[in-house]
Amino acid sequence: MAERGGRRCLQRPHLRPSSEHIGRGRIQSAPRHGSRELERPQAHLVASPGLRSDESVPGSEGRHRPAYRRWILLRFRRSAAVHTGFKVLSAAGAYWRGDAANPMLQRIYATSYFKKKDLDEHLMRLEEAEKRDHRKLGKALDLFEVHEDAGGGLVFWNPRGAALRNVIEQYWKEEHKKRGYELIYTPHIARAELWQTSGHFDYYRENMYTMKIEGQEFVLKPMNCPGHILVFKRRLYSYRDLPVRFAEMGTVYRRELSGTLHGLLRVRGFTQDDAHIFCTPEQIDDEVDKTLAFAIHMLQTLGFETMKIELSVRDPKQAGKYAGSPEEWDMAERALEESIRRSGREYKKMEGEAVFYGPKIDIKVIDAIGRAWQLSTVQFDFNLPKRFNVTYVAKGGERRQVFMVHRALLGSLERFAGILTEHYAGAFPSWLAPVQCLVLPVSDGHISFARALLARLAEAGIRAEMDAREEKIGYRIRDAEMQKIPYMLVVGDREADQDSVAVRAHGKGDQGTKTISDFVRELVDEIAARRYYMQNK
RNA sequence: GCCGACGUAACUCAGCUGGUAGAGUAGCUGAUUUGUAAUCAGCCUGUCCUCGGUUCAAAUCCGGGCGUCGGCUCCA
Repeated sequence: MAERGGRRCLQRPHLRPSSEHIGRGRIQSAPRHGSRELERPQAHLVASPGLRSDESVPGSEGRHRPAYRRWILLRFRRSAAVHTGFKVLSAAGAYWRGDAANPMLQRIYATSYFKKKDLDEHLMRLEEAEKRDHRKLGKALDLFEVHEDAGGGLVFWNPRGAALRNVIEQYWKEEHKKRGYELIYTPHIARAELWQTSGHFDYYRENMYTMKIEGQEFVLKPMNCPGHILVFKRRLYSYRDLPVRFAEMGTVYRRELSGTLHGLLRVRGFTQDDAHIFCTPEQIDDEVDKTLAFAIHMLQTLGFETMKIELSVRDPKQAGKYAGSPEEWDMAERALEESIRRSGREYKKMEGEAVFYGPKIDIKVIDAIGRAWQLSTVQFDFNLPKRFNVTYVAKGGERRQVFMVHRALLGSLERFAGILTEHYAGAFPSWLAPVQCLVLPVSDGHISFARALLARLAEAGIRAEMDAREEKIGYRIRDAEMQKIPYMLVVGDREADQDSVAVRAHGKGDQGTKTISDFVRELVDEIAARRYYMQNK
């Protein structure tokens, strides 16, 4: 068996919309896939005119192959003959046959449809995706950014982005405590020995930041698992104590290739909403059920209605490459599959897609414009418990190895915030919005009333601000609309007289006047219920 | 990391084939006291990413670096 060490504790979830979906300006290659959530282009064209027509394709020495370029022209002619809507989208380098060892060709991305109208629709979708780009919105709404001075892939959360993150973290912690998780913190650096034990130091080294201090080597953690294992091993647990569930918003650092960095979606430092469950074999069914239900609940609350579930299992043809015994794998795969069945949800079984240390369930959500993003992952690990000798005392008094499950629900906070921003196009539901209410005094004379209102809102736990600039109300409303603040409260003479507010909801316009106490009560309810204020937008 | 494009004011961007820079927004000042998506006027802002080369002269041309973007690869 090829020992590969703890190559990945918790795999990074998918970073971009999966290839079959239409991403931002990203049209995938040939129409290999069937129809998906979105209407598909009638044909996609990928041409790589990197070679002259009299050259043969690299790597094909000895076998005569038609010139690549000719192939393209053929394909082009065939498709252009029947398609009226045709547009070249972009050009980029691509490795021949997708292998970095091969030479790079130029690839031209284009798309075409039978009807011009369909092409226009498709282009509109691309435009819509661009408008939602979290990098643009992140800047426009002052949420987060990446500073050139600090380096690529390192995220700065500005006050408003931090407010959003805070809400998510608070909610997350609350839910975890409710479900029997214990919250822990583990350090960001640790001695290289720890990572040698876990196997990462040998097999994941090129992705780790290391440093030497007083002759000792340290590693900036690329994962949280070894830390959680140390916490578990600080004492002896009996089977009566299990399951033990440790959760941590664990910030990790990984050396990703510079060319792969992408806004918040692919970064070098990120915070996983990580947890590890240590349990007995008898408990795995229950634990998987709970974890799956937990993940689905949290994703739905955060606004993702539809999701796809994937179950990754062993490749039966390569039984030797896996850590853990066949019996353990049988038990884990069965537990995962039956748990999904019990949930009544559809799933796709991916044979051979399991990582070497254990089978897993991945959950992808579909966002507001139909793109799929992988968020949650639930993975068994048969490798680390062995390497660290993680055991508990069983009924008969003997030591037995624990079953260990890694899981992340949101993946990483950075990436999740990016996806959430795109999903809501920056118009977050009131419970998540960094600023929930903006108070707008009609003129200077109403500022003191507005201040008192602000105080009442703050007292009710509402994140509210005031815009008392000497600008016309229309100007300030426009500003607030562009900032996508859920509620704007206009206060002038009428409101001051009646202790009321004129409510305007983002994207919905004037909602009429309410007494302050009614408004506060309704908004507090809405926030507590984590309701969308814009269900169908 | 690889292929390609790009890097100009706080932001978004213009600046053709070389003659040391401009618009809108933001900011500041003044006037306006405003009732549901932009009130008016004035003012300020630059290592044109960086280092080097070509040239009488470089934001502009060439090369190295850094960064960003689109892909590839990676994440699997």
